[in-house]
Amino acid sequence: MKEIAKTYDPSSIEDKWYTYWMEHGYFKSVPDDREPYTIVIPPPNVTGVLHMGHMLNNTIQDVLIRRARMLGKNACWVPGTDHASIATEAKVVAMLKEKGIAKKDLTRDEFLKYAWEWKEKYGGIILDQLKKLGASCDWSRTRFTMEDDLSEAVIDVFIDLFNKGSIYRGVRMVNWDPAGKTALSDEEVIYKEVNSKLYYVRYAIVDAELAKVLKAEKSDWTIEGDSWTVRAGGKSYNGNEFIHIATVRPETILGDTGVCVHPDDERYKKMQSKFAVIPMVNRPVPIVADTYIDIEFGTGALKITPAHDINDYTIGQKFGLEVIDTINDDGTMSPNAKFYIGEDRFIVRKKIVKDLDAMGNLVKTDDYKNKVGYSERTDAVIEPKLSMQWFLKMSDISKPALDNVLNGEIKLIPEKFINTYKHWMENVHDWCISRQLWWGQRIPAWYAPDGATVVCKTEEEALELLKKKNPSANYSAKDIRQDEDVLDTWFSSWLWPISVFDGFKDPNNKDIKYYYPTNDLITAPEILFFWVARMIIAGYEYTGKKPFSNVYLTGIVRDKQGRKMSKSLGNSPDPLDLINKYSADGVRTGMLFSSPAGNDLPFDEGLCEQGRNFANKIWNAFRLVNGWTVDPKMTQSKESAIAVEWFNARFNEQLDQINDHYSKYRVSDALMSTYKLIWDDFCAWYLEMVKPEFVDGTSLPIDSVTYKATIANFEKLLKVVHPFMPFISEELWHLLDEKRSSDCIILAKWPVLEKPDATLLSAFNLASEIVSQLRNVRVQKNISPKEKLSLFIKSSEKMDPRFDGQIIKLANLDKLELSSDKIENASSFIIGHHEFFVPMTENFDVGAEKERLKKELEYNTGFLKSVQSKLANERFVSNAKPEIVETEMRKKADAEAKIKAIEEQLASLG
RNA sequence: GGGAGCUUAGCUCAGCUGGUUCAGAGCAUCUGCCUUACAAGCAGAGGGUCACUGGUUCGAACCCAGUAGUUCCCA
Repeated sequence: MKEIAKTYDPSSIEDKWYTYWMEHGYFKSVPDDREPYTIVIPPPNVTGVLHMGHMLNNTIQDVLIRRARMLGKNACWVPGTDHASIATEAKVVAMLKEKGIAKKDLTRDEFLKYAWEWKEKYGGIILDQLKKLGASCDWSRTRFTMEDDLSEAVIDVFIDLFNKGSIYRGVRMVNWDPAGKTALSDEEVIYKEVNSKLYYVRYAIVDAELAKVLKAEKSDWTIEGDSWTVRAGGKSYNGNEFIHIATVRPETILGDTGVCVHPDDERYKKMQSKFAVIPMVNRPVPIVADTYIDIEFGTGALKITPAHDINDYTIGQKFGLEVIDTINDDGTMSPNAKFYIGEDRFIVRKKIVKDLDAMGNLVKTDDYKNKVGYSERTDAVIEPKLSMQWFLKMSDISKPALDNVLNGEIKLIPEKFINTYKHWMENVHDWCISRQLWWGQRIPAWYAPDGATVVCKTEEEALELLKKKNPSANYSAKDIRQDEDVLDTWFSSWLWPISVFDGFKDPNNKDIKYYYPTNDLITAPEILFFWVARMIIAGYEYTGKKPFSNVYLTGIVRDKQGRKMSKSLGNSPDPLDLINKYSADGVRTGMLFSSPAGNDLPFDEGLCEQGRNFANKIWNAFRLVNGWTVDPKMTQSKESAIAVEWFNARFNEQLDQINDHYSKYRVSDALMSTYKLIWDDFCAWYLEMVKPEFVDGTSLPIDSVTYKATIANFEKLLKVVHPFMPFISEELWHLLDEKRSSDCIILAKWPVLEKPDATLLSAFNLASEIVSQLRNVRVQKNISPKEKLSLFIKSSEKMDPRFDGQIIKLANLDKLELSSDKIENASSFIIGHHEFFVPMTENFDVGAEKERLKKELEYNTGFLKSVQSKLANERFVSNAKPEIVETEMRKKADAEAKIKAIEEQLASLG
């Protein structure tokens, strides 16, 4: 026996075993004849560092992978990262700026060189951090969404979808990020409620004739009171008719090309054939009528700016209104605005309000709450903007993805996400897949000077195809140009489950055939549409099969105030600090203690502490067992034998439970069952039962049968806890048997379930209840645990005697006897049909005992009453199922017996 | 504005087809213990009108309707 530290110190142990597992290739998977179990990692983004969300997510993946490995499956967890177009490009631009280099001064190739350098330097950080957590990924399979093979797959898919007619290019209203200067998909826009102002502005109303003049001539307006005067074409006109509009974006007024009212709105009926004049630019625009308008909202008259609002765009199209784009790519006013050119849209908002007020057009200003879209990546306010982009038509391609989730072929866990998924898939919008960036796969489209477009893989092909299109134009390579834009990062990651196995490059290769469809995908609900839905779409489109069978959606890790943990809020603890403080095992269990699928996890460091304490508990259980000396000549006592037998039954009962939790992906319940099995059943009960006694300062020896059984039990527990706590379980696995070297727990077989002996379990339950009651008596009567007590049992039913010896040991009794009579001067308690008496040698407080019994009597009479009234109800007896009635009868009999016993007891106390 | 979910002990959550494993677990709290594995521990205890209101039923935390609060998704 060697000296073992009193407190578990994980610091050297964790790195030691991780290195050992890696060196021996235990995480590696190659196809063989075993059943595969596959997970592809949700690729973290190369700009990222490990945050609490990753910790949770990857812990769950590792738990599932490790258990699958122990179940004898060929477990394969494929790691990797994605290139994160916008985020990475922003990082690289910032880095270059620090060096004094502006992106616009670089060529595309020069920029990409810097970007790759950056990626090589920082892109792997997050994967290294996962190793600290214990993640058992097959690192030899690490992929990156922008590596050559995966990029080629992206390009091929683009070309294929284009050829199938699913990809088109068109001018659409997109979410424009003026800071990132790129279009975003709908999913990358975050709507936040903000305090804005609603500005009421009035536009002068003119008739068609005057409108014609105003269109042709410069005009000069003055507004006084409620009337207006205009000079145009050398003439003067006046009137007093206005239409009032309400807007939160007055800077867009310069791009207004219409005003819309409800056709039934009496206030505006007579204006419907007339024109409104946009102030400052003095543009007469038609007043149109459409039922889209909400009469109640604002003034009931809506200004129409087709270039800068999606709804306005739709109305504009319907009525053939002009489109005037007044905002530049960077969010400043364009020359089309005619005023404030080059100034930022938010500064202009303030200025134009002032100017409109000075001219007499501003009526009033109200406070107003509305939702504004922000860029997920740059946090800039999204500018709806018309631009030429590439789109993927989603309606047809997404059908199988919807059907196969609804029919259960792919399961979402928890199921509540099916509703959300269905709603999204049924209202799916076309996917804007082009981004005005350089970091990413460049769109394989080529343009000829005459505007002809072809989509193909190389410049040579493009030239060929363009020549074919227009044989008379003798194009050379320098006449044609490739599209400047790259594809959305999700357009890479939607192929991930296929492309990581080279399913595009080589569709019949061994890996893809063996590992695909993968088993489980573990991810956050926030990317259900971004990513999960699209992977399912791509899976069916390109393999005809689902990409995975189960999608486990984790919760979001929040701080105590319920805020999502994020870098920008600075409310997230550094996971590596946590690991240093509480060990990887501790943090893993801490994360899982309170994280049922799909429920948010209000993170509490206390949970990691609980995890660390659990590791220490296991460690000390080992210290105890390790300190025993075995006497080979000693025979096993009856008491130890029954303890071993019981633990075996209990273990199997709990293993059944744990397996069941896993099968339902109730990972935190599986952990809790494991926790209680080890802490309560093994440490608190089993070890106490078999522990040799201490006599004269030394521990007595233990017999070899019990010892071996205890080691075997310990090993089974280590296996069960291994997926949660890989490091300490591996360490103890080797300490328990030092001959083991390459025989590691990571490869050990998950325990096989045996049918537990139910009678033994219930006998133990009674015994443990008796022990608890006896401890309770000690506390109540202030009797030291060292003082021996006697126990007498009066019972109308035979009591299973198998645990008598253990009751004596655990409750420190000198006597356990059956008695046909009540015992005088004794503390008593009742369990089932058994009455128990503990004689008090001194200071027996009759009054207190009577008080206690009276309370118990009161409770039981009340209980009996409720049962009786139930049974007295004729409708209950005739309607309820017979077995229910039967249990009620039994309850009645039990209660009556109990009451009788208490009454007798009270009587005997006088 | 449209849709979905949630509300059970101080906190985080279980609670399957309505009925003795129906009011549970872990943590936290309180009380007593440094009892030779563990104070990162041991023993014990307290704590809830199952959001509210009504309905269905012999019987409701569970089914139905409404109300309130809350979260998420979509626009």
